[in-house]
Amino acid sequence: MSDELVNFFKALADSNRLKIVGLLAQQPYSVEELAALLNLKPSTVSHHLAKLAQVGLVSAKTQSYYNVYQLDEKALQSKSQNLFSQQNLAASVVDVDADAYDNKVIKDYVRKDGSLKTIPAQRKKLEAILRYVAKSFEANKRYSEKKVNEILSKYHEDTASLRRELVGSGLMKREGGGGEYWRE
Amino acid sequence: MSDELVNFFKALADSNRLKIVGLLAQQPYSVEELAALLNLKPSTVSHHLAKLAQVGLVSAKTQSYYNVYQLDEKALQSKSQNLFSQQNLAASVVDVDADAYDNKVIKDYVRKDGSLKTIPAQRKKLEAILRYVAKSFEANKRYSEKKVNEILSKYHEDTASLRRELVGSGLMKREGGGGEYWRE
DNA sequence: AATCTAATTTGATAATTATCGAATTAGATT
DNA sequence: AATCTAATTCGATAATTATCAAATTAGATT
Repeated sequence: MSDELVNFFKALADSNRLKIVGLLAQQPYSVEELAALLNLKPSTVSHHLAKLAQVGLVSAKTQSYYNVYQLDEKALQSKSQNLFSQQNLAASVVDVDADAYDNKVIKDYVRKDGSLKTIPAQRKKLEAILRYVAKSFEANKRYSEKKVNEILSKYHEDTASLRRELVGSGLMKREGGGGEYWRE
Repeated sequence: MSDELVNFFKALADSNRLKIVGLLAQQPYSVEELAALLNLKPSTVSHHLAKLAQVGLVSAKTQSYYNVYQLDEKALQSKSQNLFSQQNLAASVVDVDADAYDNKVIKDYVRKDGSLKTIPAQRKKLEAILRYVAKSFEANKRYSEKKVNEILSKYHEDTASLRRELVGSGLMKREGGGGEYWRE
């Protein structure tokens, strides 16, 4: 999971820190100067600068008494270029459970014995249930309509609806005239 | 002042909202689905989506029961392009008081009668004080060294140091051999 | 070496905000 | 028309974080 991206946005999600970036884009400043310009205490500015430094946007050089901070314009440009690249978008999603929605629907509609309380009326939920039901059919194996109904009857008495929706949703195929069904 | 930029960053400065953006980059989702995928309550997701919508990153279409949200990829790209443009950087700084630092230094070093407590040892503060002192000289008018000392004596007894620093910092000029000074 | 000075760190407080549950709303289905 | 359903809004709470004051640190000047 990419904390890096969130931290980058968090670093800039503060009005005073944005002002600091704007000021440092003009010229380097010491902590004390920034504090005076922003009407903040040096300790507060130090805290803000630490957050900006943490994501590599600014860095400090000591000059005599002062700690002079400067903007790393290269980092700023390069980071801003691919903020929303495929990589970053994909990375933000990497730890979400893709099956969470189906599992929730299954949990809501399936009894402990595996049968369905009802057949969902809502499209999205029906599809989740169909994906669940379809797992009872071995991939690429041919089933007679009678056998299909037998299997579906474990889930719900309205086997005709289930069968029709399975085919309609594309989860199962039916041979044109004959009564053969299969899952690909 | 540009709240817009801060709000944009704030909208993305949250791990769950970044995940929402990542998910919507793949396909549109309803609030309910997002809630299940992120393991959050619908009301929380609704709140997040409102923030994203506020900055124009997502929008909703109602489909039957559902409110299906989609990512506005155009807005995403266009906004991310000039996040750190000159305009935005300048805008973030527009309401900072450019004289605040000098004013603070002056407040620290100048007595109510206008005289200096001391001449600052620190470079940056000395320069602020010199800018303050230099205002006592009319621009482009010529002053004899004696007159310069007389004016500077209102600030500090060490008129020689003040005079030397004023010239050294470039705030005042001196004619080569003669004793004439002026401010440009 | 002794003294200054700016910066940082630490601890406390106030403000912001993410999250949830309950109540309400808007729309679709029956 | 009556009933469902998902979404939103509202109110409350917990978690985060911006800010400051005080104490400490690191470095430079004398």
